[in-house]
Amino acid sequence: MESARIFFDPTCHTNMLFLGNGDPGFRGARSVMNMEESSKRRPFFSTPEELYDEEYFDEQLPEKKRRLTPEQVQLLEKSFEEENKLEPERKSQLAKKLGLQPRQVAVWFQNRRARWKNKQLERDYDQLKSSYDSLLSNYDSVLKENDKLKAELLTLTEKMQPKEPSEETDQKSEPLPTDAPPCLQLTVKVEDRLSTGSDDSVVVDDDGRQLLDSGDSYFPDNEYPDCVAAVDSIHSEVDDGGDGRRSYFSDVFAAAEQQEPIVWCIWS
DNA sequence: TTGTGTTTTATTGCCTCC
DNA sequence: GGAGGCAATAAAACACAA
Repeated sequence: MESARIFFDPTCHTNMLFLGNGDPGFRGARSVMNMEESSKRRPFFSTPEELYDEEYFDEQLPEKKRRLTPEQVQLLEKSFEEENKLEPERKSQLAKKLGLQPRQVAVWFQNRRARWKNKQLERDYDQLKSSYDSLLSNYDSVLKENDKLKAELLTLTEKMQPKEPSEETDQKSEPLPTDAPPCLQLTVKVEDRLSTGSDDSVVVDDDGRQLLDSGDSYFPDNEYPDCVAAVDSIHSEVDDGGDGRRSYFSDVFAAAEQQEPIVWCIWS
């Protein structure tokens, strides 16, 4: 058997009707009715019996919603800022203070949490999009730098070719001597590597460090287990902090020029 | 004034926890 | 099993352009 109760909302100066188990704040309350208009025309009901005796009970349907006053919202917002979850004691205190039903306070917090979550999702999306745009821009720079280096290497290689035509053919067919200068070996290696394959993708891991190839290393370590080198020295133009035109391979070239020991890998 | 989109209040159903 | 949380949704209230 369902019961009904009417209570006075002092903040809205309206009478509210709850149909339910007797507690307007209970979970199963099925309807809330604003009786502002009707209360002007008839006396205030205080008991379910009086209510059900009214022959015009049905006339006040459909029920209306009443918005909270700015003062109520302000206090609720302040409370939400302190703690977005509502323990029963605080709920009762707030309800009493605001002249609302505890259920209304609970509903307000629930809806407020949902709104906060949506905003948070929007913020997260904006942040991710910003990161993505930044990475994309960086990636484009890498591609341009790559093309530039390729052209540069090609020019340098051509300049290093012997001038006699007979020797030129010999150079093409024979591999470089093992005691060739490191800078020459490096030129060949880097050029070959730069021109292999069509996927110029740059992979970046969680830490923002650029990973080469699909794994953590650019080098095909299963084929050349002894030739795997860390690639931490590769920089992006963004985090470089330098002049912004630093080559990604500048560390390697510098090492070669200084005759520092480096790992040599020859691609076939 | 009216149509339409947005915000707010409230309900319902499902899930988890104690 | 009851209490409380959340997602989805309804519907009233509100804002605003045409």
